[in-house]
Amino acid sequence: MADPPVTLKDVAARARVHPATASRALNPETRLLVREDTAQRVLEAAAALGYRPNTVARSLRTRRSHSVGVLIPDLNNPLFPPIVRGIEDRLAAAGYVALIGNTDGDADRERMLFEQMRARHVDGLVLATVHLGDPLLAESARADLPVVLMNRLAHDYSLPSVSVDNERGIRMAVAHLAGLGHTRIAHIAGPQEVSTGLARYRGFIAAMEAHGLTADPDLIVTAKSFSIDEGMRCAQLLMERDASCTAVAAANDMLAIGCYAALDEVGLSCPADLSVVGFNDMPFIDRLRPPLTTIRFPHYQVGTEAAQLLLERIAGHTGPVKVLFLAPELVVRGSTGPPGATGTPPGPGPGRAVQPSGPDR
Amino acid sequence: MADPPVTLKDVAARARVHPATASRALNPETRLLVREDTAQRVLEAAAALGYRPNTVARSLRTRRSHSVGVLIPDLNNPLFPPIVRGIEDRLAAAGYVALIGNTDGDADRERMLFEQMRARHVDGLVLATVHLGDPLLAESARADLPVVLMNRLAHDYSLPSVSVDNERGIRMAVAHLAGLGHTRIAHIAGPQEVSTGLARYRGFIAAMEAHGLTADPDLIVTAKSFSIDEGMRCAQLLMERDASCTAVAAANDMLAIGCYAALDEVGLSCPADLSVVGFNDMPFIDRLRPPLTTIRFPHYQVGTEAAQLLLERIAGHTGPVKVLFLAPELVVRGSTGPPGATGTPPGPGPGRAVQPSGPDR
DNA sequence: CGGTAGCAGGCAATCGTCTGCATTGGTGGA
DNA sequence: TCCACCAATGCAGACGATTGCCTGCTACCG
Repeated sequence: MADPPVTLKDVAARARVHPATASRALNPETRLLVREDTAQRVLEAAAALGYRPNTVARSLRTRRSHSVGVLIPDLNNPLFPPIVRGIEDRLAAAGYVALIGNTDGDADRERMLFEQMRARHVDGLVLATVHLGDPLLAESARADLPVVLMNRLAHDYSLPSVSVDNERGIRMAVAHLAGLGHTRIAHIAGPQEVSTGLARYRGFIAAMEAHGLTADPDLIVTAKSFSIDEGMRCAQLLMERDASCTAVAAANDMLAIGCYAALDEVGLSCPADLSVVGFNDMPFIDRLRPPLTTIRFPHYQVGTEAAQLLLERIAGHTGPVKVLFLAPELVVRGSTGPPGATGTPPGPGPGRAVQPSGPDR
Repeated sequence: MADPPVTLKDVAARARVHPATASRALNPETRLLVREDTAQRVLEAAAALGYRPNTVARSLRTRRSHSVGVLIPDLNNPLFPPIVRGIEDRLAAAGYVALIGNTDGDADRERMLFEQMRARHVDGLVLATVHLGDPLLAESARADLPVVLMNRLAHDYSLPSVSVDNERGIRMAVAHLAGLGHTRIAHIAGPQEVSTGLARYRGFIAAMEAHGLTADPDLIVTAKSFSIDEGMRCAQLLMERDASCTAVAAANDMLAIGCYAALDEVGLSCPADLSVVGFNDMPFIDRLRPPLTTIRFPHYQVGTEAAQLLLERIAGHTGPVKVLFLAPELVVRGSTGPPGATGTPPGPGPGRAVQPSGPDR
């Protein structure tokens, strides 16, 4: 029952031209090589027959698959869907598609997916998973495969990348807490092998110093991964060590959720007993109780920009490597308040907290 | 700098055989046509050269792209990432990849993505977006393109599908509420053009009758989409109409979140003033306050099963069409309680509520 | 009127792999 | 001894589109 697929030859026959001419007429790049009326004739024939170019054959000849690989840790992490959509939408506009690969933070899986992508002849890669000094980078370079990094920086290779200004973001978080009157501020750091974790840790130290506060080593715990479980573990560790901190700046929202869970378990409440700031402003994070104060950055745009950068490299732009930093933004919600404000649960809604100008109350 | 890609011809030359022989030796299906030692020689040559078959050329010849299209409403809806991962993982195990398309519920976008998928010669489609009587189904059938439906049923075509038993799920929700003593139970229905919305609505009516309760038309509102905004609108409508209901069974979790928002706005609390039940058990829904009581089904497995069904059709299995229903499960959390239990905020944590045997308290 | 520039379009090779058919060499049976 | 047959491999033609090169043809200039 399946209609035999209509090929370029069929179109050419109907328009009474050679397939080569039909090809040129159909391709916007080469249309001008063909007389206007001939081109029209071909276009009409194509439309009449419902011609759809065979992308596979085209790819074989042009060595362009019009597809790119996207390696992320896990699609289930709510941070990624908006980014992926950004990538897909920008790519689609250029006639490209994305092949998504989830590494689950496993280097073996990452390598396997990388091989698979290469076998499928992707025209480029967006990597959100590389750790510092990842061998994949060298391999991509050797294969002349364009690569763009997302939320990661590579120190040993100079590669295009898109990420948020992590230092600045965490500085905003610390400034917010210090402004509320907190002095004993803890940090739940992310894994230090990924640039995100490292940059936020460094930013935290710098921000504390800038505010004349001491970054007590006892108040810094490092998570093994950006997960709720790890956030909970670290928060518990903090509470066991010494209860003297009144606020926590977590390296991301997942870790912050872990804090919530740890507080719940011992019957403490946020922000009365402990203020918590996250990082990322994940979707739905504003639906928690209390809604999380966090650092927002434009997820979708990270995706579109990464795709844009990659498309430029694929198109052969050889200019200087672009390293893009997107500006973070502090979103004040209900999870932060002045220290020791027991019994003052904040109302719902994303009311913007006022920066107290002095030590009022 | 790019190494010239190694082709089958290179491998053949190194193994001193004809490319055809090399091809046969490399393909498990045809290996037995080649003498054992020759095959070994080819395999070694391939390994030594780091040969990677060109999937594009293979596809052109065999007319199999080893890729399938997946059309979903929106990757940002947290329901889908786990499902998509299920699909991807199962496909990957069979050497296939998924091309994801987000329709945003827009029929034009859906059609465009469908065309794009066809142009890329996907071997099959997983559709989570079709509405009743979607023309895409007829078109796929005409093109001999295998299709599997997800969370949807088509009444006019008999197609393989995977979905949750919606009627049974909503019945469990109603039974739970009735068991707590609720009699005035409202329903925020989903869009009736999609089978999910329709099935849950019907299930609600049937369940109410089965419990000897009246499904008051005043207590049924239909949302235009499965979104938070619509959930909020519908909940407000319910409260405006008549405050006599003590519980709401929402057609999905997004609508339930909308209820939460509506309650917040007028200062009512859940479950003291209103019990709410959702449907889907989306990721992170257990982190809300109160944690949402909802109907769970195995998202990831929906994905793997759908992929499995599709792979079977692609492989040419022509047996009877399989329609798979996965069993739902009631997850009792903090958003439901006995009617009129004002002043008894439930503690945190996913404690399993006890079914009261009689009207205690 | 001859020469040439330049446009339109045809020809054929190519991308890398698969596969139906032909060819080779060896074996067993009559 | 000859023939038929089988196993193992070579041969060559697709698959469908792109593109460098070449051929006609027209038109313009001197």
